[in-house]
Amino acid sequence: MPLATPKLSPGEFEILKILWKLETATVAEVRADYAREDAPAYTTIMTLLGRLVDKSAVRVSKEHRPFRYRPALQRSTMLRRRLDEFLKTTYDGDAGLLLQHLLADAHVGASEAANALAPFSEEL
Amino acid sequence: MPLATPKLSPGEFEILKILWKLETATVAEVRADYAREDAPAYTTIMTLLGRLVDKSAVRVSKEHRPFRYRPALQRSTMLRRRLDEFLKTTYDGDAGLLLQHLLADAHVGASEAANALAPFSEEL
DNA sequence: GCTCAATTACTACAGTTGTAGGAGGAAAAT
DNA sequence: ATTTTCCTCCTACAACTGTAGTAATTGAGC
Repeated sequence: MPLATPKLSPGEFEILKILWKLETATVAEVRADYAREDAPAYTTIMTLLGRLVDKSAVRVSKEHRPFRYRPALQRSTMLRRRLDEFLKTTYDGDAGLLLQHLLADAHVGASEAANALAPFSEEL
Repeated sequence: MPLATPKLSPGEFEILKILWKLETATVAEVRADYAREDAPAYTTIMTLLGRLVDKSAVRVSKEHRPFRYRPALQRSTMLRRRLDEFLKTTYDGDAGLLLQHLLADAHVGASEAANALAPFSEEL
């Protein structure tokens, strides 16, 4: 297989989220995006970025000096894969139950639900 | 706070799933529930069970000799908490997007969706 | 060219996780 | 009672994670 979903640690994923937001960034830029308080050390970010590159989740351009990092996958793609994984592992594939919980626990409001369901209206 | 959601590793969660299924079980029984092939060593299961107990996710009764283990939380409770966590970390709380992906990727069929949505029919 | 500040590379280290072996105690069979 | 077997306890260890320090390098300004 090409490259399944690189399995990322929470810390790595956090960095990737910032990269999606900034589209492309240097270590310093990633760091600056942390909520002022809890920003990890510069080198810590470097370490994580390095690991992300190793896992092919991020690509780096070394042409200019402060290297620039960018995500290797679209956010949507990654989210879907993670959802897939989550559904399989935690819910044993029972999407219906997940849906129930999602709606029942008011994570999603009625209007949001209706909106998301719109494309399916004919089927229902 | 009392005890948030004990953060479980994948391996630990796997064991817990078996316990929910069997309701209560000994190490040997847990082990027997694995698909014949990939059952971990007896002591490996013990280790995981021990860690689950440490994390208060499982309770053990040492009254009779082969100790009996049982989940400390209901499956539903745990699933909801994990969903919550997943939603927050991976989807940044955007339940609408999660819902979209769930429906769009055909994880849920139209009928299942309708079923889950039934309780909300008046709101929609 | 030399020096300094920014940036990167390498190293470290403790905690968690997956995996399991070996020692020792208890219960069952003889 | 003694042996055998089951079960539990303790220990181990490599890989992965979070976190970051130190060393080396490089581009910029003097």
